[in-house]
This record gives sequence, structure tokens and C-alpha cells, in this order.
Amino acid sequence: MHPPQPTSSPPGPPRTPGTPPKRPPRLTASVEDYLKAIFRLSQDGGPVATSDIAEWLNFSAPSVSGMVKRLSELGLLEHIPYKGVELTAAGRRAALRTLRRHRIIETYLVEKLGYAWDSVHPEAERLEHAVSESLIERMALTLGNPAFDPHGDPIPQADGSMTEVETIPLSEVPLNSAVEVLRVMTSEPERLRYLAKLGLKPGSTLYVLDRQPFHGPTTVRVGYKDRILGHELAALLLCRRTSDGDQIA
Amino acid sequence: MHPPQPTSSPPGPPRTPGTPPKRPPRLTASVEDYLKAIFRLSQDGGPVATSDIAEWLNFSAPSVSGMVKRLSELGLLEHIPYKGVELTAAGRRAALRTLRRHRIIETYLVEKLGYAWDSVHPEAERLEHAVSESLIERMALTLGNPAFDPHGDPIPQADGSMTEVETIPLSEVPLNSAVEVLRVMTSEPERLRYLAKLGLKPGSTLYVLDRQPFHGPTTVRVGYKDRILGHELAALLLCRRTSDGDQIA
DNA sequence: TCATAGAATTAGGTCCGCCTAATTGTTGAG
DNA sequence: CTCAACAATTAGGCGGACCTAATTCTATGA
Repeated sequence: MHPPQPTSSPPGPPRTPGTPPKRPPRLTASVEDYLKAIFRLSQDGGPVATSDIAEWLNFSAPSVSGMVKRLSELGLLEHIPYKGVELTAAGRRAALRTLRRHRIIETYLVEKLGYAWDSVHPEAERLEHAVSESLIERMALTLGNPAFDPHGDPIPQADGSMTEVETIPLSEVPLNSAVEVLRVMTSEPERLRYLAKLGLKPGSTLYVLDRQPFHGPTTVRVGYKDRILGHELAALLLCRRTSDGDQIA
Repeated sequence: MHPPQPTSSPPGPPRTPGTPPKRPPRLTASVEDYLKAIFRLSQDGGPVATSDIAEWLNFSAPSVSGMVKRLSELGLLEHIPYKGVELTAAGRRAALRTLRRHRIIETYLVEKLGYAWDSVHPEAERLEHAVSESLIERMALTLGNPAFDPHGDPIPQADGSMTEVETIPLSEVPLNSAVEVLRVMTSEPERLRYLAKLGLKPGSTLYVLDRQPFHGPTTVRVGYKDRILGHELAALLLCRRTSDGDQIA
């Protein structure tokens, strides 16, 4: 067999000096997780509070403080103490690379290995840190370079671009309109299984029949069935209107 | 998106007491690498010297000493100080699980993702620690439960069994006999590419024409070509005789 | 038998990545 | 304007996994 030749010496010398280091050394799994989290949290606008990162990742605040310091030293984010954190261009690129890996993997597992959409998340969560860029591109290729993963999340492309689609949460779709579900914003297996059982997944079309006030449930028609969805679930279903209402009385 | 729910709390309480812990907590990548190395080294007989482990893994001797201590505390190996190290049943099981993962992954990458056999090793080396048992079984299933990987290495089965085949290194095959290459004992890409270029890979059949003394080269006929192989390479090709010689003059 | 080469271990250090406890900064309400 | 509430940081600790330097053990050959 095969004595393990050093793939890339971890405590390596500063490479061939003079050569521009195109590929940054390879981030640790932890760093990638932080970047992903910060990227996600920064989607709801403005700088991200360290406490939000801590809550999201289930880490203590001091852990986050420490890591934030390291990440800013690595040039992956900008930290204004007591204010918050913002990804630099490099940080965003790294986050998108990880996100791409994650979503390509999820798609591959579902399409090629028969995984159910509610069970791919933990697997992808681990593989995204282990897989090489070249394997991801091979997977993407055999999948035909998909733009969306099984949950409807957009897959960042290799060049860093990502098609963002405008959507409305089902909980806010006007009554009497037909919509298509584009995206399901949870990775909890139970919820995903329940939604799938109701016929609610990306690509499903449905018609909004009723909604009760004060965050009340929404009633929709899916195929021939009427379903009642609480506000919490309805808010997770991001939709695109396919009609302007009044088609079905 | 999805706040990461704890897949398995790392500093977890001692599980439900009374329940026999069928699945040991999940070994670290490092531990798995040590077990693989020790398993491999113990194939050439007897207890394994810590210095051999150190050399194989390219670690310092003290690092190995330390890890050996931990592994023996984990019940994965037996350590007779200043003597050597031997895997326990649990250690061997774990090593075989990792080996199975590695070889299934290599086979999958070659069969399903178009990897060349000389470039799968590093990828598998990382993935084997990240992949779940269930993903491995899915891969194995889509591959039709293969018994050998692209290098001809036997794949341990899920139950821990492994078909061992009796082989002779090409460097020791008697003259004037036809053999089939079963296994190629290197993972170095350059050597693998060179051998493949000569038509020498698992499944190739060849005829041994000549061998020079004192670890000299072996001349073989592969298809219509005669090839001369140095002792070092010839020793890496494990073969099975398909004739008892004298067929071809 | 005994000295000593070489293998193995112990001692002690580093970085990563998490933790808790203690401290400091910011801010908004009175 | 001050002070409490709470966010954030600093201080210090721990285990994993590596390292070098120093020490100890074993076994061999003179």
C-alpha cells in the first residue's frame, strides 16, 4: 500500500517567494462554518453582531470573539469592535465557495444516490469541508450545472455569481392567487417530510384560498386537496406568483 | 436557511445509561489514520514498532508515542512498551471500516465520476473521514458491491470480511509464464500513470519473457509489445499465474 | 559484564477551537 | 446626566494533535 505523501504541508514555508499565492492555503472547517454563518446572517442586512453568530452556531460569545479576531487578521472580514462584522470580498468569495460545495453535494446526493431531501443536510455539512474543488466541478458537470439545489436554494456558480430570484413567503401571498413554490427555507427533516407529504416542495403549484388574521393559518389548494398551514410553516415557503388572482373563484 | 442543529453533541453526557453503546462515539480523522497505518504495517507480521508508524505517517516518534497511549486507553490497541503495538478486535474493526470507506470512495470516483486511477487517492484520503456509513453503503450499492478497488485492493465488506487473494509479485514470477495483474501496490500518480501507459493495470495479462539477476529488470510481453520493468516497479505488480509456462516459446 | 547505540518515552511547547468567569463598553431610560 | 442592562471582550483553561529537546530503556557486542 501507500505511505501518505504530504498533499500540502500544513506548517509549510511561505511557498515559492515571488509567486502570487492564487489559492489561499485552504481554510479549516471551522473557518468555513463561520464564514457561511456570517454570510447568511448578513443577508438580512447590515453588519452582523457577534452575538448573532454565537446564537446561530451555538457557540459561546467569547469563542466567536476569538474567531472573529482571527478571521479579520486573515483578511476575511472587517470587524468594528462593539459594532459588528462584515465580510470582505475574500471572505464572501470563500463563503460562496463553501455554499456552492454544500448545495452541489446536496443536489448530487438526491439526484444520483437516491437520498431524500430531508436527510442530505448533515451529510453535506461534513462533506463540504472535505471535498476538493475538482470533485465539486465533476459533480456539477454530471448534474448539468444545476442552478438550484433540492430545497430550491440557488447554487453559487464557480465564478461566484448566484441567480437570486424574487419571492414572496406563502404567508404573504395575496388570497386567490396561484403560486409556484420555489424554495423551502428549512433543513429540519421533520418539517421537510411533512411538507413533502402535503405535496409542498419546489416546483409545486398551489392556489391560496384563505388566510386568518394575526399570523393565522393559510389555506391552500394543492392538486385536489385543501391544506391548512400555520404561519410558521407558510413563512418558510418562498413562492412566485403565477397569476394575479381571480382565476379560480 | 438553516441554523446548524447539533448532529451529535461532541462533549455529550454519557448517553442513556443502560443502553449498550453499539456505535462508538465516532473516531477523529487522526485516530482513523493511525489505525489504518497500524493495520497496514501489521500485515507484514508481528507487533508494529512505534518508529515504523512514525516513519509511515511522517510524524515524530513522540507524537506517535502519545497517540499510541491514547489509542490503547480507548481500547483500540494493545501496547507493550518498548515492544510494539497490536490492534485489538475493536481497533481492527475500525481500521477495516476506514479502509472500506477509502476503497469504496476510490472505486466510486473512478466508476461514476470519471476520475483517473492515479488521482483518486488524495481525494479518498480526505473523504473517508467525512462520509457517513450510510453514504458509503449507498455508493457501494450503486457500484454493485464491488470486491476490489481500481488498484485491485480488496474492499473490506460491511461485515468486516475481506477476500484475500494469493498473489506473486511480478518480480518473482517464473520465466515463461502468463500472468494476470491483480493488484498495483502504489498510489503515486506518476508510477500509476506510467504503468497504465504500458498497459499494466489490474486485469492486464502478460507473459514473462526474461529477468536479469540481482534485482535486475523483468521483460514482459503485454499485448504485442515487449516491456522492460525495473525490479522496483515489477515488485509492485501483484499477479496471479494463468498458465504454468512453456505455452509460448 | 558492561558500555553504549538506538529505540522509546517523558517533558514541555505551539496552535486550533472550544469553554466559563471576570471585566469592560455602549446605550437608552429615567 | 447617570446608571443599569446587556453586549462584547479579555483572562484563563482544556483537549486534540502536532513539534523539539532531554531523558530513559533495551539489547547488543566487545
